[in-house]
Amino acid sequence: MQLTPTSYIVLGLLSFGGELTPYAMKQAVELSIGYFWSFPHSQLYAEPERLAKAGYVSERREAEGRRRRHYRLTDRGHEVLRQWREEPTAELPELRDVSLLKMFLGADPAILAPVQLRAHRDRLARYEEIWEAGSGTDAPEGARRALAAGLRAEREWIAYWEEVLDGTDPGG
Amino acid sequence: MQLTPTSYIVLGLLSFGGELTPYAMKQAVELSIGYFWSFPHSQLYAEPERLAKAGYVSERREAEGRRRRHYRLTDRGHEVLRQWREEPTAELPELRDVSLLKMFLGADPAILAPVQLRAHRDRLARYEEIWEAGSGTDAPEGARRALAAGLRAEREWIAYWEEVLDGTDPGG
DNA sequence: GGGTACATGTAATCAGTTACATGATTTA
DNA sequence: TAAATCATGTAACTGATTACATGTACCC
Repeated sequence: MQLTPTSYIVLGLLSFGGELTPYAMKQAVELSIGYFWSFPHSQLYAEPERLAKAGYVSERREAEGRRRRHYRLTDRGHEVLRQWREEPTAELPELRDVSLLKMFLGADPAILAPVQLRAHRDRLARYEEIWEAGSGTDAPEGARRALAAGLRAEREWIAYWEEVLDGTDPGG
Repeated sequence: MQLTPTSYIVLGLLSFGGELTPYAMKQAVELSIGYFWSFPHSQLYAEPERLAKAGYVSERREAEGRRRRHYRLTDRGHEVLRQWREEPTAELPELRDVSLLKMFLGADPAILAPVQLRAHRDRLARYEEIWEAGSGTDAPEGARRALAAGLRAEREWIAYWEEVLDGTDPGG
């Protein structure tokens, strides 16, 4: 079995949470990872099952009522997670921006920019709220640093689309 | 049939190129779109086939030798491409950065940052070369603007990882 | 004339997405 | 108590990735 980023997200959440149901993972993702790496919640039902089959997590199913499944890291699971975390990667992210794609393929930037500006400004505002709310608390370092990257990225996109809009050469 | 970004990439390339083989598309992607939106070349064989079935492109196959397939936009193809290009989107890109994910899930930033810095600096250098090479030429506006976004993003990532590395609070 | 890189494609698999579905809880 | 929303999941599909495969041209 090939472990994907989704796999490590599940393993990582379990390393924090002890024992989690898919629904609990879904909530955790929505509040954090989902901002920079999203996927449908159905993955959080399928992926732990695969991981269980491969021995990286164990499953406990409620005998009554909802019969929810609870997952927990096995030793092997801890081990692969640790290894993955310790290994740096030279892999670079891609922009994968639909508006950029449209522009590349000939769309009029003056039509794209205002809509993108609006959306990026909204998201920036949300990130700033979260940042404020997390200040002074004991939120995990990693989460805070990831949010910082999000803040930077949003500010940068706003500056970019502003320049595209008013015709300044956005490169150089 | 649902048209995906990959579909529009094919349609868009054909709108520039007139008539193209999958291999020609592959080369075009590698030199441009691939920098910010990549996918395996096998898609460039599968996708035009789907588009042909749906009537957005026409196929002409060589009778002899390599029997290559050549694709060309139909009127319907032109039409959907035009509509997609004219419609702005509020959809926002995600960072989807593996290193960020590792950091979020507990990795040591001091281990991640140097490797990422190296990779981002290399890529920035390449983008700067391309930017220079394209200066003063009649390269399409859209491509140039997309490259500008790439330059900005690389510079931003470099600043980010530098700050993560020397312990400056990277947000705020 | 043997290797190596480019050119060109196909097949199989699977992760990820979309769509659907139902029970429980809150709210108006 | 009706309606909405949250909680919790399953099933089917398919786009995307991985792996494989062969032909052609160039170069040492």
